[in-house]
Amino acid sequence: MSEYTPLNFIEQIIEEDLANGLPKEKLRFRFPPEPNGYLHIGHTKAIGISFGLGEKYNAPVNLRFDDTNPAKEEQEYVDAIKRDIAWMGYKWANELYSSDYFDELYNWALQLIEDGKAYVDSQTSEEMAEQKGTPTQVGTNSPYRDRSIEENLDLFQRMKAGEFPAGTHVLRAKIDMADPNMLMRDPIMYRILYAHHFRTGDKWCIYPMYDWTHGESDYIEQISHSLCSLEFKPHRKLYNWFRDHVFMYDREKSFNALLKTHGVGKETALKVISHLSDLEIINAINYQKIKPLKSIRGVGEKRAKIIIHSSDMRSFADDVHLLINSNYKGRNIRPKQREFARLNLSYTIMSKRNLLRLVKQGIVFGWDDPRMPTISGLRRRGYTPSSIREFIKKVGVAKRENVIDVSLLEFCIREDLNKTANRVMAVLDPVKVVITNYPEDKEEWLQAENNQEDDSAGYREVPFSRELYIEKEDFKEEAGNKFFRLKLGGEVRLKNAYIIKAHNVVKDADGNITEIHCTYDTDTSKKVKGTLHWVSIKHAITAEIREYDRLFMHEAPDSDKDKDFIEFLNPNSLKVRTGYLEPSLEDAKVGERFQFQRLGYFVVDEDSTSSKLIFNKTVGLRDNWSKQKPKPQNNNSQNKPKQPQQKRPAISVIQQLGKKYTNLPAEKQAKAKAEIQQLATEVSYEDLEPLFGTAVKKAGTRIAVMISLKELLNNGLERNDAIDAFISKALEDKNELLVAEAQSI
RNA sequence: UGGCCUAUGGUGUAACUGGCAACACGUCUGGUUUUGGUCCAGAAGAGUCUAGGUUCGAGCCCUAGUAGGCCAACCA
Repeated sequence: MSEYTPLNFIEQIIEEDLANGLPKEKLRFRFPPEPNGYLHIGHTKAIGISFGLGEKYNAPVNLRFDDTNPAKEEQEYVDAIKRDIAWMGYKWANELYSSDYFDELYNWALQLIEDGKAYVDSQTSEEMAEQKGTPTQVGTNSPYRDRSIEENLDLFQRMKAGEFPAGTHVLRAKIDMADPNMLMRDPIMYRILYAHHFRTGDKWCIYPMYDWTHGESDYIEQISHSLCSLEFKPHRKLYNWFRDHVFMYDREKSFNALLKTHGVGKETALKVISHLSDLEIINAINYQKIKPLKSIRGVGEKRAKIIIHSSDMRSFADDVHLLINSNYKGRNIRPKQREFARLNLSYTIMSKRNLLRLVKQGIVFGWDDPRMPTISGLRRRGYTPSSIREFIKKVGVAKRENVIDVSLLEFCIREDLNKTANRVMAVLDPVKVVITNYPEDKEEWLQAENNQEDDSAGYREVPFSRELYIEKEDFKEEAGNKFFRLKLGGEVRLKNAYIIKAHNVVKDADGNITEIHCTYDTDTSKKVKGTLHWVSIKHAITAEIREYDRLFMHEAPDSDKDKDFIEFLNPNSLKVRTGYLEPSLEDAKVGERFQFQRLGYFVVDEDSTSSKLIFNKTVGLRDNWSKQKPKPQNNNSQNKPKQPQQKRPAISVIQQLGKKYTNLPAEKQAKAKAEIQQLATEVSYEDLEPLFGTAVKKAGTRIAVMISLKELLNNGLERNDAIDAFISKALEDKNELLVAEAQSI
């Protein structure tokens, strides 16, 4: 027995389908972005699910651009999306575009019209909206709903030919204006749009809508499982409606041939074409192979034989054989749409529209601004692909709305970088230290370990001299002994160097410390509590350091309907300063990541030039020290306004406690009992009496009631018949705890 | 005057399909440490939204509630 690993609900569905006869080779997935913006952290979940499934089952994953709205889509976005997915380390099987299917879609639309399942409507969008009804109110039929097939065909062809101005006609599916699902109320399939499409140019002036395009693209590509986010759940009904019609048009030849075969009913025929492509059916006929047909559940050996020897199937096979090499498709996969909850990250926005606003209004410097939740932003911020993939893995897949705390993302990047980033020393907020007993012209190059987590990382040398910088924060003239850093009269270790002791300070006219005078000791074996990072002033190089804080100060910036998310912007989301770095950083390359010791992880930004280094702070180190300090309200997730939890009535809490009472270990039972006694003081007899009738088997609840009753009696409640009956009944109970409580009254 | 989806520690997911509620993040102790990092050891924290029911046994099944989300673009 192999060890059981829990599957998420999508994997469970796939395993089930596999168990029910779906061949593993037919598994196929897709990621379908609309090229109207950049990918963000929310998309990484969708990417991770579909591409992850592809990796898990060794199945192809198509990258399909859903480009049916020429007004919003651009090549730039296509390029960015490809770049980001590739950077994440995923490989798509095919790069595809919905627009490649416009012809096939158009032909199916014609078939739908001929079938009486679609019609041209010629009303304004307002009129149609009105007829559509509301979620609680059924719609009414369009006056154009019963146009003749000929008229519909004519109109639709002329729509395509560009004979009508935009907005004058649409093609609608004829379904049901009274369906409780609004999407089924004669949804629009095509609209007229005279816009230049970035791929098809001006070839088309009618464009298919999402619902009509997406599922059919899945079908064309033979996607077995089409995974999307929860808000598409209501679309599933329509998705299936379109899909099943198209499927029948596509397969009517084989379906009809099967139907003609004596002894094969509609149900069996459907089963056969759903399991086997036409090519597979033809092969079974031609080579008299019974197995593929027999293995279909519900077909059986007898029917399989009948089918194989059917003359109608024979002629179907002959008939279609000639077409196989042209464009005749024998698709048998009817894609399945399944929905999962999208990813939400606290303190960030995820809507492409709003992200676009940040870019357009110049609030950030671009889609790849390191404060942006875009993949390109995270990349520039210094996040690694593996950290993001790990994050997605930890987040899981389910169907309930969720908000992931940013701290999880931060954990993932720290975990990754801790193992891989070389350590260096950089001082970002300097104060000067003078080692008074160190010769003025002396300098030493001391050995420093690059990464204690990685033995292969090796060593480098850092220069030491009489004048150094340390962080201002690392010195206090006076401090308690919980302060491990440098203070007057105190000793501290300089990382990779000596132990120093502070003696006195020099201050400017305003009382600011300008120099700390220390002496050093070459005995480094001593035990001292603190270790500081430092740089030699003489040798230090400077760099621009860009430190980022969250972009928004609100936990869910775009959730407030009355306030614009822009109002919640954090004015201090970017802080730029000059840092003093050890000289080994001189030739750091763009994209190289380091740990500035005791500070955090930093990456060389692409704005760097040969004369100017620029670092982005990816994330700080975990910091237990700052927790000690009474932090000045640092918009911490801790101080989020707790929901004003409405207080539950005491009696209902007692019931809840009682429900589990008998299962609790003795210690917790005592605790629960005390709690019940406490709560009983808030309970009136009127609350309690109805519970006397609690089912005999609910011993726990009755015990809780008994405990409460005792409290009430102790507080002066008069005994009555109902109480006596309840107690005497309890005395005869099987449950000893209940009997004991009853006896104690 | 509707339809669909969801409900498990602070957060996110599990619980192998009915068998003592587990894992990760976060929080708190303690230890190691030339990073108040890492690492190691440990702790607290939910009895599974409520009420009924089925069952020897329910987080899981049934019924009724409650709460939250989604659905009325010629967007995707």
